[in-house]
Amino acid sequence: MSSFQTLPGFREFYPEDLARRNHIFRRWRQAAHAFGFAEYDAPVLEPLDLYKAKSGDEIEGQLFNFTDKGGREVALRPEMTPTVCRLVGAKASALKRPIKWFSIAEFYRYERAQKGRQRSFFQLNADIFGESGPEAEIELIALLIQCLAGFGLTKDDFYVRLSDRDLWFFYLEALGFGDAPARELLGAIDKFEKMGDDTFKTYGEKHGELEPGKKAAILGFMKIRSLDALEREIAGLPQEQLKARVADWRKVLEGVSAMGLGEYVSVDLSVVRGLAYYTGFVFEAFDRQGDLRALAGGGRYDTLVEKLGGPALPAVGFAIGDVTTGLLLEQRGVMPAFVNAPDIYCVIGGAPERLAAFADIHVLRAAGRRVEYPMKELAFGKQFKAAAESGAKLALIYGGDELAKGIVKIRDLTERSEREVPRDQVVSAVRDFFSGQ
RNA sequence: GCGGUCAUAGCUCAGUUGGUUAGAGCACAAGAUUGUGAAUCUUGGGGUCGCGGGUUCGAGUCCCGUUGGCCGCCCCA
Repeated sequence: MSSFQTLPGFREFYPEDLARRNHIFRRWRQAAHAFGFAEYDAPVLEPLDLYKAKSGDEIEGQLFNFTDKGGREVALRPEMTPTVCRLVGAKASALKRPIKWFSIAEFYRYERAQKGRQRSFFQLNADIFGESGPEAEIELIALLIQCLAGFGLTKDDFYVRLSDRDLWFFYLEALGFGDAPARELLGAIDKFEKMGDDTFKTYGEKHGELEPGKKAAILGFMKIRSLDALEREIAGLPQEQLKARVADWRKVLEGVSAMGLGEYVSVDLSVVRGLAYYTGFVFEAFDRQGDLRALAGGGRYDTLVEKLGGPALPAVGFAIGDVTTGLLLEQRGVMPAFVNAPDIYCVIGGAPERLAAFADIHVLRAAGRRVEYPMKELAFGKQFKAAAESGAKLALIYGGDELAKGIVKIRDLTERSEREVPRDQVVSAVRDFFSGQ
């Protein structure tokens, strides 16, 4: 056992693990491409201030940060959003709208690892810039669903909870709350699912006890699970803004329903999402059984590009992580078994036969066939066993008898049948075999 | 940062009130087997019992510490 251990929360990817990871990335990338998103990448190491500007000084405790040899305060990226805001902000005037971008990248957070959470993890980030209407939300929610449905998961496996910070602010305003108490309440609402009634304690200490009538109204608003119920709830309220928001809600829900995804999305105003830079719709994906952490999360952040030094540019985005997604795929049995099988295994007699085989092996490999052969001289019996175990479809047999006759035996390892072909026709015979598959 | 729990071969685990040189299955490798398939048999490599200290004539086993894994709390962009 090595005395050098991996750092806590970091994973090593042996071939089998990497095959699983690549499978996840491949499906994500397929989905993003199908939706017309362009892929980008950016530095892993960023100035520390980039994250402080977005999230405040207290973020430093959760970062892998240090001073580099040039005296710069730097951090391994904990998320993509500030970076992509900078990229887009710098070239905003030259980019065709809407800007639809995605990336698959590794992130680092200095937190205690637990189920579904590591210190290093991968995320797909997808964002739309330059579109202020709910059409962007429709596109991203549909993409998020496809990023999970692409594995064969269905509406019985996961769902997306949709909420709206603007709607909450307008509603709380209608109940008579000012801006600061409203923000405090959103924090409390976010934690209600976990903490229950205690979550309003801090609010009570800061802004005075919550009136029972208002509290009941807030709890009732959180329990709304349909657009109809939402419309009934706000019908008597005077705020025009509320009605405009509900019109946007109708657009989003009609849009995803028209795509056939209605059953994946549920109205759920108990979702608020932690940090305060979200400005409108927010959404999170969860497994239906509810025993995993969130699969994905996102929302609208219309002020962030400008806050980070760019032009005013509306934006919506989400991120989906590899750790929880992988757990869900394993749990539902939709993670394929990855067999690392060659197309062809060569059975080779001795030294002269090996050189003859090499000629064909390289031609086949150059044509893209995956070909393997034993590195050392092995008894024929062993070689046939190895050929069968390798998972190859074909075996090419280069024995002394065959070469003396100017032929090579091609064995179909599935059918267990053999035929002889002249040596100069091996490559075309192999091509014919695989084109017929 | 806090709490619970665990740590013996690559993997899954056994290991008696503390007692000889720490075991099994699987996996890996070699042979039986120099011309045809996942079998069988034989053999082999592989361990600082996570690490450090203590108690003891003697510690994988008991005690303390520490590191790491898992689970949870805080946090979750």
